[in-house]
Amino acid sequence: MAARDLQERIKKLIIDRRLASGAPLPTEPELMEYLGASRNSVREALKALQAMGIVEIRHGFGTYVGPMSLAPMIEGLAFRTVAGHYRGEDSLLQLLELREAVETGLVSRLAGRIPDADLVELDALVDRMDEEAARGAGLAETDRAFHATLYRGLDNVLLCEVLEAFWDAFHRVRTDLGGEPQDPKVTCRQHREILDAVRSGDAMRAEEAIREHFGNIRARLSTTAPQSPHTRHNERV
Amino acid sequence: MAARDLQERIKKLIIDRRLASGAPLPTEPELMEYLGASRNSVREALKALQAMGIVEIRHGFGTYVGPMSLAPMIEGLAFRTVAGHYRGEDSLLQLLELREAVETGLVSRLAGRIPDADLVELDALVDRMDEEAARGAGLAETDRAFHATLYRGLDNVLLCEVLEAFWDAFHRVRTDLGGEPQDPKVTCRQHREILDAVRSGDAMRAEEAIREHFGNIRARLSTTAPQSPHTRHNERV
DNA sequence: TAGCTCAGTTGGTTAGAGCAGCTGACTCTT
DNA sequence: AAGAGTCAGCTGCTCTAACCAACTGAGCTA
Repeated sequence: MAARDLQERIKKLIIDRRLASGAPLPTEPELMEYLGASRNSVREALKALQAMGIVEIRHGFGTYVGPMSLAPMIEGLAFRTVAGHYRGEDSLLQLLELREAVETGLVSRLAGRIPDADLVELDALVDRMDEEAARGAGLAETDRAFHATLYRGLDNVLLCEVLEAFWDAFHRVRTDLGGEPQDPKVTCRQHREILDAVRSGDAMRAEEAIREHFGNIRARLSTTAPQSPHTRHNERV
Repeated sequence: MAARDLQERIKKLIIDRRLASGAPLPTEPELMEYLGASRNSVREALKALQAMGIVEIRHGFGTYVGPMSLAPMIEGLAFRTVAGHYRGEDSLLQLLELREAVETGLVSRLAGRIPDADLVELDALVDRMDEEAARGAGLAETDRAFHATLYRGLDNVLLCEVLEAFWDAFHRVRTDLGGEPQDPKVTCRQHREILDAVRSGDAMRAEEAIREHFGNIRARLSTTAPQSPHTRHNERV
C-alpha cells in the first residue's frame, strides 16, 4: 500500500516543485523524513521510478530528475519481443510491421515538405552509407540517423522519439538474436530511393519506397525468425 | 553494480526458462539464493522490473511474469506530459499530434479493408455514443473502444496496443489536468463520419475525417493548455 | 602552486526482525 | 456428512541498524 504511494508522492514532488530534467532531488535521508518512510522503502520507490526513466540515480553524487526519455519503453519493448520470440511467437516480425505501418503513413505526409537543410543532411548520410557499404562496415548507426533525420521535418519531438525508440528496440532485438545483417548495397540503394522520392514530393512513390525497404528487412528476418508459433529455429544459429 | 546485474539475471531467467505471462517466478528467498544477493537487493531489482511491467508482484501470493503490456509506457508518457505541461511546455498538444500523425497515416491504409464484423461493431459503438451523448453521460470508454476496434483490422496486436497506450496516456493526462470535455454531439458526428469514410473505402476522406476529429480535440485543448512555453495558465483553472 | 590525502557526503549492500495478506488443511458446528 | 470458522504456514512488505563504495572538497604536503 505504501510503496505505490511513495512513488506517487515523489512524482507529485517533482510536479509541484516544477523540477526540470537534471534538477536535483532530495537526498535519501531527506526523502525518508519528508515521506515518513524507511530508507528501504524510499529506495525501492526510487528504483521503480528510475526504471521508468523519471529519476536518475548517481552513486555517491545524488538523485536527479531523469531525462524523461523513452529508454524504458525501448527496454520493455525489447524484452517483450525477445521473450515472445523465444517462446515461438513472431514478435520480432510484429515489431517490424509496427514500424512499417507507422513510417509508411508518415512518409507520405512528409513528401515534398522536408526542409532543404535536412535534405542536404540526408544526402550526406546516404553517401556515408555508400562509403560504409564499400568498406564492409556496419551501417546501423547511419541507418538510424537517416530515419531520425527524415522524420525531423514533422516538427514533433515526441513523435521522433517514439520512432527512434521503435528503431532502437528492433535493432537491439535483432542483434541480440543474432539475426543476419542485410546486404549493405541493397539497403543503401533503398535509402537513396526513399530520399529521392520524398524530395520529388511524390507521396505514393515515397510510400512504396519505404514499403520496399521494410520488405527487404522482413525477408532477411524470416530466414531466422519463425513465422508461426512453435516453429523450430535451430537450423542455423 | 550488482543491482543492474540482478535485473538482467532475472530477465535472463525468464527467457531461459521460456516463462510465459502469468508463470510463477521463484520466491524472494529462492531468488536470494539463486542470485547470491541479499533480500533487499533482490526486492529492488524486482521493483524495477515491476515498474517495467516485466514482473508482477502479488502480496502474500507470489511473484509472476508480468503481462508485458504497455502500461508502464503509458505511465511514463503520462508523467512526462504532465511534468512538461506544468513547466509551461505544450506537451499535451504534442501527445495529441503524435496520435493524429499516426492515426491519419493508418486510417488511409485501412479504408475499405475493414472486416464486416468490425464494421457492425463500430456501428454499434457510434450508436452507443449517440445514446450516451443524449443522456449527458461521458463517452470516453466508448471513444476508446471505437479507436481500438477501428485499428483492429490492421491485424497487428502490437500496433493496436501502442495506439491504445497513446489514447490512454492522452486521456489520463487530460483528465488529470481537468481539461474541458468536448461537445458530445460533435464528437459523435465526427466518429460517424470517420466510420462512413472508411466504409466507403475513400482513403482521402477517411484521413480528412480523422484530421477534423483531432482538430476538434485540439481546439478544446488550447483553451486550457498553453500553446507556447511559459504561457500563463491561471485564467480559468 | 601543484598534487595528495583524508574527512564528509551520497548512494549501495547486507543482516535480522516483525508485520500483513493469502491459502489450505483442520476442526467445530449444524 | 456438509458447511463454516479457525489457525498454521507460506508469501511478500516494512522497518532498523550497520557497514561498503563512489564522489567531493577542504586541508596538508612537497
